[in-house]
Amino acid sequence: MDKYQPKNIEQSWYQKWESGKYFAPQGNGPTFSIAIPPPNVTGTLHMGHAFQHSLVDSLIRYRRMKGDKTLWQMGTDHAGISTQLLVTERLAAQGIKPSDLGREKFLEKAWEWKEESGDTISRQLRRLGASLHWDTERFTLDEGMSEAVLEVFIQLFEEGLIYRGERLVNWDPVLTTSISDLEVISEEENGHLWHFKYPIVDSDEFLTVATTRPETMLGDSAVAVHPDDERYKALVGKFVHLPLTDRTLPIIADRYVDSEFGTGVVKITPAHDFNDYEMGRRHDLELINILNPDATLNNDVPEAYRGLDRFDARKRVIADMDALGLLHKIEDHKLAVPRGEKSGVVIEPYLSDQWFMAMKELAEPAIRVVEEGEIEFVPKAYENNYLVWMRDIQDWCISRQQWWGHRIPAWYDEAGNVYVGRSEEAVRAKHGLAADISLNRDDDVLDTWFSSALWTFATLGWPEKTRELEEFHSTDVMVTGHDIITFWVSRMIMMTLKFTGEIPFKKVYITGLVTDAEGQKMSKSKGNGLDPLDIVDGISLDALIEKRTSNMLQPKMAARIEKATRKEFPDGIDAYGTDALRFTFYSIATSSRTIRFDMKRVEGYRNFCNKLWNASNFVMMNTLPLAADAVSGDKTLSVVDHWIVSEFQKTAAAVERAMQTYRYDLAAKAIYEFVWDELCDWYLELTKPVLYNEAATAESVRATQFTLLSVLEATLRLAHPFLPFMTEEIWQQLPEEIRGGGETIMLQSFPEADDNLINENATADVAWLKAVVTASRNIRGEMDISFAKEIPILFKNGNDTDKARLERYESLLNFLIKPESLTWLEAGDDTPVSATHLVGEMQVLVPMSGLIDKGAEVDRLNKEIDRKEKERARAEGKINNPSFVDRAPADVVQKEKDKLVDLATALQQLIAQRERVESL
RNA sequence: GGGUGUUUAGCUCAGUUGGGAGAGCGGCGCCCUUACAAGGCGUAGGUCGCAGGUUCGACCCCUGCAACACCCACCA
Repeated sequence: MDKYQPKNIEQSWYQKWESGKYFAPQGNGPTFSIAIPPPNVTGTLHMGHAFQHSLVDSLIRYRRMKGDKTLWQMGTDHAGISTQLLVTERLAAQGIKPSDLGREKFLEKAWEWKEESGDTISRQLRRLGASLHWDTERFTLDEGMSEAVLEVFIQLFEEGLIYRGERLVNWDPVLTTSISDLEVISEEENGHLWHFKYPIVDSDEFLTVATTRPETMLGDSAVAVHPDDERYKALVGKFVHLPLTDRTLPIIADRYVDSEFGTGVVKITPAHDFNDYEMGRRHDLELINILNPDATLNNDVPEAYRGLDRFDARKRVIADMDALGLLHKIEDHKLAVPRGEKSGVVIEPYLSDQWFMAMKELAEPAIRVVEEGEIEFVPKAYENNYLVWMRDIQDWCISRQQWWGHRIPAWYDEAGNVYVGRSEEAVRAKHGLAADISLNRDDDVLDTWFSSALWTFATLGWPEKTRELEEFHSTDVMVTGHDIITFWVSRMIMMTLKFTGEIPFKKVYITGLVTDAEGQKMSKSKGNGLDPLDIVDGISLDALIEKRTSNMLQPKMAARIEKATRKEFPDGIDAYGTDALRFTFYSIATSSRTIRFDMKRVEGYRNFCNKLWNASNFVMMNTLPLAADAVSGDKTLSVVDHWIVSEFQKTAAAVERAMQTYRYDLAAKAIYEFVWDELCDWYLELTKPVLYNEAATAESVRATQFTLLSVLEATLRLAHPFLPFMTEEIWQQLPEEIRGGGETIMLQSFPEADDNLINENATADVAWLKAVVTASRNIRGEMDISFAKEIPILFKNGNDTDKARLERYESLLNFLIKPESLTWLEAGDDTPVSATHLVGEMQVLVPMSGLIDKGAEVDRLNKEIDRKEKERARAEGKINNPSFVDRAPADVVQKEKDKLVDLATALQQLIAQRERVESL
C-alpha cells in the first residue's frame, strides 16, 4: 500500500456508497431513525454542524451495521428571516430594492438562491461522509411541508389555539417585522438615566421621572407611584403636564412601581414598553403609538419630532427638555438592551396586529413526557432548562412581516372579517361567500420555526398516513445544540404530540458548543471560525486570511483577525482528511458544555489514522497473497493470538457500552488504545518472531496470519462508524475469504463482544511477557545502554510459573529484547552484581560489569526503594488502624495485607541489591 | 435577582455503584531496529479550586465559600 494519503482514498467511496443505495433503509431489523436538524439553506456548514452530523453519522452507521432498518432523514430549512436578509443584501449589491421587484419576483430570486446554496451544504455533508438518505430529501418550504403547515394552522385556528390580535410585540425596525421573544438577545450595555421634571398641574411643583428612553415620553399616558409611597400619596389622582406636548397625564398608583428606584416615579408609555402595557391595561390607559414601522416618529407626536429617527428624536427631546429647564440630571446607567438576533439593531416593543399561538395547553403534555421519562435528555441536566422554560411558556407570536416563508392561510373581506382555510376557494365555499365579495389574503408569513416544529413527522409524509410514518416515527434520537432547545426541541415535542399523539424522539442528545482554542465562540464577525472542509482538504495561510477577512464591515477588525490568524496558523492548515477530523470530534465529545477545538488533537488523530493504515499494510504484507489453505487449513492459535482476540472482545464491549450511553469519547478512546497500545505496540511485534522465523511450522504461521487478518478485519468494522473512509478502503483490500462476500463494509455486521473468546490465561501470560520486556527496556533506558548492544539477562527468585513462562516465551523474549542471553538462576546459583527490576517477586537482572554505571543504578534503586517505602507506609497505616480492619470489607483488608507482604519482600530485595551495588 | 455547569499534570481533557491519580499534546533523554520519524523506547511533572462535614477510607457523597462560563428574568 502507498503512504496514508486521505485525499487519495476519501474522494471516491462516497459516490460508490450513494450510487449503491447503501444509505437507504433496508432489511427486516428493528427500525432506527433520526431526522437531521435541517441546516439553513443560506449557509455553509460550520464546525458545530460538522461536529453534530459526525456524531449522528457514527450512530447511524453503527445501527445500520447492527442490522437495524435505518433512516437518516435529510432536509434543509428555508430559514425565513436569514434568507430574506441575504437575498435582500445580494439584490442591494446590484442596486435593487425588494420593493422594486415585488413579492412574486423577489420570491423567484430567493428560490434561485436556495438552489445554489443548497448544493454547498449537500456537498459538504457528503465530504464528511454523512450517510444520509438523500432520496427522500425534504425542504421546509416544499409542497409536502406546505400541506402539513396548512393542516396544522387550520386545525389550531379552529380550536382557538391560533388567534389574531393587536398586541405589543418585539419589533425589528430594520427588518420591519415582528420577532419572537427568543429572537431577542438582551445584553447589558452602558447607557444613561435621564431625569425629567414634569410640572404638576395647578401647582408650582414638579414630579421627576427617570427614563432610559427619553423619546418615548411623547407617548406617555400616565405617571405612576407606589400606593404606599408617603412622598407622593397625596398626588395620586392629580395630573401632570407632559412637557413638549399639550397633554396632561394622570398620576396613578400601582404596586409595580419600586419606590427605591430612581425617584420612585415612573412615566408610563403603554404602547412602547411591556411593563407599561400591562399597567396600561390595569388602569385603562390610552395606548399612544408614536412610531412608524421603521422606528421613525409618526404623526401622533408634535410636529417638530415627526419623521425623526428614534435616536435623533431622543437627542432632540433631551435638548428641548434641557432648554425648558426640565432636565433635572443625567446619570450613567447600565441597562439590558434588547437587540434583534439577526439584524443586531435595538428592538422596539411595538403595537401591531399579529398572529399568536396559545402555548399553555400545548405545553402540558410536552412537560409530562419529559417529567415521566418518555423523552430523555442527555446530559440529564438540560431537562431542567427545558422544564423551567416550558412551565412559564408565553404565547408565541408566529406571524412575520416577510415574504419568504409559509404564507398565512387567512383571507379578509372588506369589513375586516377573517377567514382561515386551505385556499380562497375553500374559504368561499365554507363560508358561503359570494363571488362579488372581494377577499384579500394575509400578507404575512409564519415564523420559520413553525414548519420546523413539524419536522420529524411531516418529513415522513404526514398528514398522509404513509408507511414511512408508521415505520420510522417516533424517531429515536435528536442530536442538537443547547441553544436550540427552546426554539426547536420544545416546539417539536408540543406539535408532534398534538398532531400525531406520539413523541417526536425518544432521546435528546445535547452536544457541547464547539469553540476555538481560546474558548471563544466561533463566529464570522470574530473571524475565528473554521470551515470543516479546510481541515479536511487543507488551506494556505493566505487563503485562510482572505476567507476570514472578506466582507468585513470594519477594516480595523480585519487587521486584527489577520494578525491572530497568522499567529495561530503560521503555515496554514494541513490536509488532515475527513477520518481524522471525525475521529477528533468523537474524542472531544465529552459531556462538557463547551468544547475547545484544538488543531493539535486533529494532528494526533491523523497520526492515529496513519498508524492504523500502516498496521494494515503490515498485516497485508505478511499475509497476502493468501495461501490456498489459509482459512481452511489446521491452525492452533498461540497464546499471543488468544490474547489479542481477548483484547478485541473487551474493546468491542467497551465500544458497545459507550454507544449505548452516547459517550463517543469513550468509544473513540477504546478503539484508539486497542489499535495503538495493544495491536500495534505488542501484537504486531509478537507476530514477527513467528512470521520471520524460517523454522516456524506452517500451522503456526497460518494461525498467526489468520489471527492478524481476522482481528484486523473485525477492527475495521468496529472502527467504521468513526473512520468510514479508510476502513472501507482497507477492508476492500482484504481477501474475500476473510471479509466475506459483501460489497461494502458499511453493510457488514458490527462486531459483538463474545465473552467465550476471552482467555484470561493468555491475558495473564502476555501481561507477564510485557512486564519482563518492559523491565529490561527500563534497565536499558535508564542505564543508557544502546539498543544495538546485546546484554545478558538473568532471572532470579522466580516461582514455577515464572520458570515455565520463561521457557515457553524464550523465543519471543529473544526477539523483543535482543539479549545476549536469557538465563534462569536457581536459588543457590552465584549472582553477579546487577541492575534489577522486579516482575512480581522475580528479579530481572542485567549484570553490571562493563555495562552499567554504578552511581546511576544506586540512584535508580533509591528512587524505587523510596516509592515502595511510601506505599508500605500507607498500607501499614491502614492495617494498623483497628477500625479499618474491623469495618472495611474483608477483601479490601486482605488486599492491603497481601500488598504489605509483597512490598516487604520487594524492599528486602531492593535494599540487598543496593548494598551489593554500593559495595562494588 | 433566580438557575445550571465547570474547577484534576505546563496545555486540552478523561476518571462509570467511595478502596493504590490517567490520556493526548508539550518537555527532557536515547534511537533513522526491515508496517509506521505522521515512528520506537524510556523519563520528569499533580496538597484533584478553598474550608468544613459524613466515612475505617473522599477526585468521587453532603454543606459553605471563591473563580470562571452559560441560561432565564419586566426594574423605569
